[in-house]
Amino acid sequence: MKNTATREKLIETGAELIGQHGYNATGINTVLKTCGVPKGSFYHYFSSKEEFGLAVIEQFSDIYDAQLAELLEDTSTPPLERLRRYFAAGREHMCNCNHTTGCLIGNLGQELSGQSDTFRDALDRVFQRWEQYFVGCLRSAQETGELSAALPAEALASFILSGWEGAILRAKTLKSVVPMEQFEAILFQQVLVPSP
Amino acid sequence: MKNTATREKLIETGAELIGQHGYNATGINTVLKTCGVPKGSFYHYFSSKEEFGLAVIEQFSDIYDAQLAELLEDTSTPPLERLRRYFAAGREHMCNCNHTTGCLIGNLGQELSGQSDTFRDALDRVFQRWEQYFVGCLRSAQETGELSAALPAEALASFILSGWEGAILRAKTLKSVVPMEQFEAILFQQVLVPSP
DNA sequence: TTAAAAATAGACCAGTCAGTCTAGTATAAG
DNA sequence: CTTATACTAGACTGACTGGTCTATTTTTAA
Repeated sequence: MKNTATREKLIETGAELIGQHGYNATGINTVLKTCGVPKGSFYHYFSSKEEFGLAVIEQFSDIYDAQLAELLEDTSTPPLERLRRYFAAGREHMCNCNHTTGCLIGNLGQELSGQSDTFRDALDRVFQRWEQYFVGCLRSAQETGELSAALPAEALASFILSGWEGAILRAKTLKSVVPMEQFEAILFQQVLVPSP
Repeated sequence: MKNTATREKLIETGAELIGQHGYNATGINTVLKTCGVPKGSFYHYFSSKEEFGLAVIEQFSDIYDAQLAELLEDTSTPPLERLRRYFAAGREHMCNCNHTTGCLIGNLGQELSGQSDTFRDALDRVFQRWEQYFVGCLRSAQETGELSAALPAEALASFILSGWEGAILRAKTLKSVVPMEQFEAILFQQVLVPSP
């Protein structure tokens, strides 16, 4: 029998604490105390803290991918409007966490990509998958004519992901979603525009 | 007499190690061993690791401000060309550090702004000063007519800083400056344009 | 020359870290 | 019922953490 409930509880608690305090600042003992799981169970499911961290990333990314698919592939909504909703959801999340957590993948990317190639690879794969969702949505926008086809969708997707992650960082240090709003405003006014 | 040489050596070594591995992952003992300073000296100059971290931020920001002033207020160069040079310098730095360090302030912003309000304030002040350099440069560009006056310079500066910091993050996880190049390309093609 | 202040030196401390180890319990298959 | 496996339980370990403490050396000022 596989009791995945305990494993999932560990990952869920880990995601929350790592999201709030980062990977290095989150001790295994803190995770265990928070969710009331003994250490023996932890090392039964994970061979090391690194493997645990990778599992947290993987689970987070799975959930997030599903949300991205639901928002950005919703064919009942015009493509650029889907993007607007994605940004709105991000701002809402930022407010809900009191501007502290931001984006787990972005946080870990900053903290760990210089520390461990294993983490860097895992995080980069997540980013690249996100970019593909943007690419799909932008291509749709180009097909409907909402968006000029002059700019390659891949380059735009990279631009949007970079800008959005940076805006989240600024929102964290400023404790305000204004940078996220400003990014969105200029993006839609100057970049995501139809052919002239 | 104030022997600032030892203090500066500590800060310099600290900036390097914290830039590479982050604040929490950099131990005081490692800093001391790296630059050959005994612990007694460290706590003679700094009352805690946090005060040390703040000193590292302050010194880094002073140096960086001087570089920004030199690049972005160089009146012998057209304003938008100054920005181009700033981006080029950033890319060069990113290559020199093998895509590991990136931006110290951005790194610490992600890692510490949820952990300590003191750090968050200090880092936010640095970011806001950087934005002011952009504002000045963009205003000059609007005066020369290189840049449309339709968009407020403050909003553009926030947009640029967010986007650039995000591009640095992506460059770190991707181990490539391509995201930085793509950000710059689209920025100059779509956003930093003259009046139509 | 001397006394105070600045700085160096590193042994040491309590607490925490990731990880190990042994023991016990629950569950399933034979 | 028996036995192997999955899982729980937490005491324990050695390394390392930020920080303290006392002693000594160097520098400055009187």
